[in-house]
Amino acid sequence: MELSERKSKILKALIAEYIRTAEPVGSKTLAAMEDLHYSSATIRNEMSELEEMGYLEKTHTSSGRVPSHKGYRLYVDELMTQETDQDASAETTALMSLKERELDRLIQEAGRLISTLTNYATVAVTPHMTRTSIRQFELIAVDDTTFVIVVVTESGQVKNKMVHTGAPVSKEETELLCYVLNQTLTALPLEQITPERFDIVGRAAGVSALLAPVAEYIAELIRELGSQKVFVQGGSKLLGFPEYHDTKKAQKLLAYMADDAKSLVPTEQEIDGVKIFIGPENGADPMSETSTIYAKYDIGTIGQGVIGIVGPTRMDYAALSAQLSRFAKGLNQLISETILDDRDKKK
Amino acid sequence: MELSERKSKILKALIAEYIRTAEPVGSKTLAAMEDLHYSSATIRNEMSELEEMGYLEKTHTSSGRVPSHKGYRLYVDELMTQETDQDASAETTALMSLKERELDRLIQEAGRLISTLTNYATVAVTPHMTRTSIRQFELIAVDDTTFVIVVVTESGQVKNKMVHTGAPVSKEETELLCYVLNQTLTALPLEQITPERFDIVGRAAGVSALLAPVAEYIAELIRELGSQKVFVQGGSKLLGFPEYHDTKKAQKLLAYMADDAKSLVPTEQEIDGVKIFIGPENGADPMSETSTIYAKYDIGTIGQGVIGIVGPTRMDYAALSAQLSRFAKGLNQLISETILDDRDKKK
DNA sequence: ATTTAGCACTCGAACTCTCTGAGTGCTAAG
DNA sequence: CTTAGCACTCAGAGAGTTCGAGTGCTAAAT
Repeated sequence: MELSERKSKILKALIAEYIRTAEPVGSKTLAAMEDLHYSSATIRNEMSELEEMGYLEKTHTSSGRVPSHKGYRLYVDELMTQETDQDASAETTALMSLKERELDRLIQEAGRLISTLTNYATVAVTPHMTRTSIRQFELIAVDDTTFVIVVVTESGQVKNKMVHTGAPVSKEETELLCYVLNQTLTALPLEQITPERFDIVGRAAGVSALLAPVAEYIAELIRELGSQKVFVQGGSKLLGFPEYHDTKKAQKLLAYMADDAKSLVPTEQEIDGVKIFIGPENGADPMSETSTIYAKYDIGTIGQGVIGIVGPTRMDYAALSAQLSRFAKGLNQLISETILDDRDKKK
Repeated sequence: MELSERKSKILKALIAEYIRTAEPVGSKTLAAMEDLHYSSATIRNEMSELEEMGYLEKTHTSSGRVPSHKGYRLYVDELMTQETDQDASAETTALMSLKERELDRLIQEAGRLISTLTNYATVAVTPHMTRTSIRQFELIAVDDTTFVIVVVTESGQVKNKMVHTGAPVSKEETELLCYVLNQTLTALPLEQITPERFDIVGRAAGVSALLAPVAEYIAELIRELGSQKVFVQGGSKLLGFPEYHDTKKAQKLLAYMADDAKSLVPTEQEIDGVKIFIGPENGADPMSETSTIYAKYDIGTIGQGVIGIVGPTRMDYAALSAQLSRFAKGLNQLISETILDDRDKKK
């Protein structure tokens, strides 16, 4: 059922006011507003109906009203004035400071940045990299039992590890193994790099003492590329909001964010543009009084990550979602400039 | 002036009790204790003198006493019963889960671990690596304008970066540059790798398009090796203590720890075994009601890092310092086994 | 000379009581 | 349908009270 225009107006004004003050809003306050030229009594009647419909709640029998989760949902979906997506000046200037970093660190720093920018807590998830493949292997001999394995991925990440072999490995063996690895495993989707493939490698290159550690590392690497890391930043910011003055609640929330951040963040498929979760929509119990705003960012065409803001349900959804979306766009650009290879860049 | 034996006993019992309960301790409570067979009146007199000497404080005119910072200091220095350094079972089992990681991550995870183990917040600092040098360079061509620089340090860390050159670089140029780099810059103390050295490299290898990005990266790398990273873990744990139920104080502390962790941690030279800082001894104002316990860990003979526990001044110094010291020892061993090259291992 | 018992005194914490005022719901007039 | 008016509700602030843990002092006991 659609709301009358007046009801919408009242609801919108009430939510905006509550977001500003964190105090229950009464009929008089609303009646005094610019756009609402009705008496407090009229507004009371409307509010009473809005409450029946489930958009508002009372904290106790005789006090102003507070938006319910359903009310916030409606506000976010239909009522709130979308801020125009311009003036990204603050964000872009800030983003400049992120230049020249490894992907994981970059994402972590980006989270920290948006946290200081918005004064909310943030979660940042590194991208799911399943669609990438390995571009190149290199084996570097440090001494005859110490080697560094270097793997360059199609997504432009370089990973390495130092390994020790039980027995010395000759230069020829090393080079052969490296050649075979490059021949057999590059340009393959990661899920096709299985133990069986390594049997093939072993047959082609001869089973040197290097093969086992290399296979082990590559398996670990694939696991790492497939898994996503979550960084939480600015948790202490939440303590500044009156809704978290109850230390117990705050602790539960912060502990949850620190330990189970992974289950909190939606997968990138769930997000289209900017996605907002209000209170219980976040799923977990410690988050039931908390809202989150998520946006996606791209790693070229290979993968996508998620970055989000966490705060009380009373948050400035309009401003924050606009800000986050701008930020994510800036991040996209930054990544394509600094991390990715030229091939993925648009000329 | 020395304290009488009875005074010591009383002070020690009071502090232990206060650590347990977080409530001011009165004379009756102490009189009821096993070792203190004096009447409450006697104990009151003694307490009154201890207060005059500055070891105790009253929260208000008529309430039990609370240890002052000076009191804690005395407790830590002389009174507390050192826990025996055995039964490292919990720690060592836990440490097993850390195997096989890059140094930075390992330290970070170690911090997280000791935080869950102790239920306090922790700070962990990666080691100062000035005494290391570069063992080997490698330049890997991905395509004719894309290269990966790999640097292996004497301390067993492998660092890399992908760079793009403006102009194509031939295979011969690349190999020559790599050779010259290995000839001129390896085994040198890091501070001797200056821009002037790179002029020499340039003259020997010819100024290819690769030289500039390589020089830039190496400069960055040296900066990175010289600088220390600080990881804070388990900040939310602090909210569980009654002394941080005041959200404002808690927020200040957490924000300080998140942002200025670096200035908080003492340098490794200041620490000998385990070092305890009580309240204002930490320097910073937000930390004036907080105590910290630090221990050192070694990266072979090359460098040392610091790991520490952060909590209210009322913390179980005896148990925690023993636990931390055990943990640091375990960490030493783990590092020598997994990160370092065999050369640094003791056979 | 200590130690202890006894007692008056202090003062925060907790509890009750009251008052206030913002806000509501209802009714009746506009 | 809107609005003015009014009785009603109830959380929160403030004042007053009680309670009890704890102190400091004094005088008796050891």
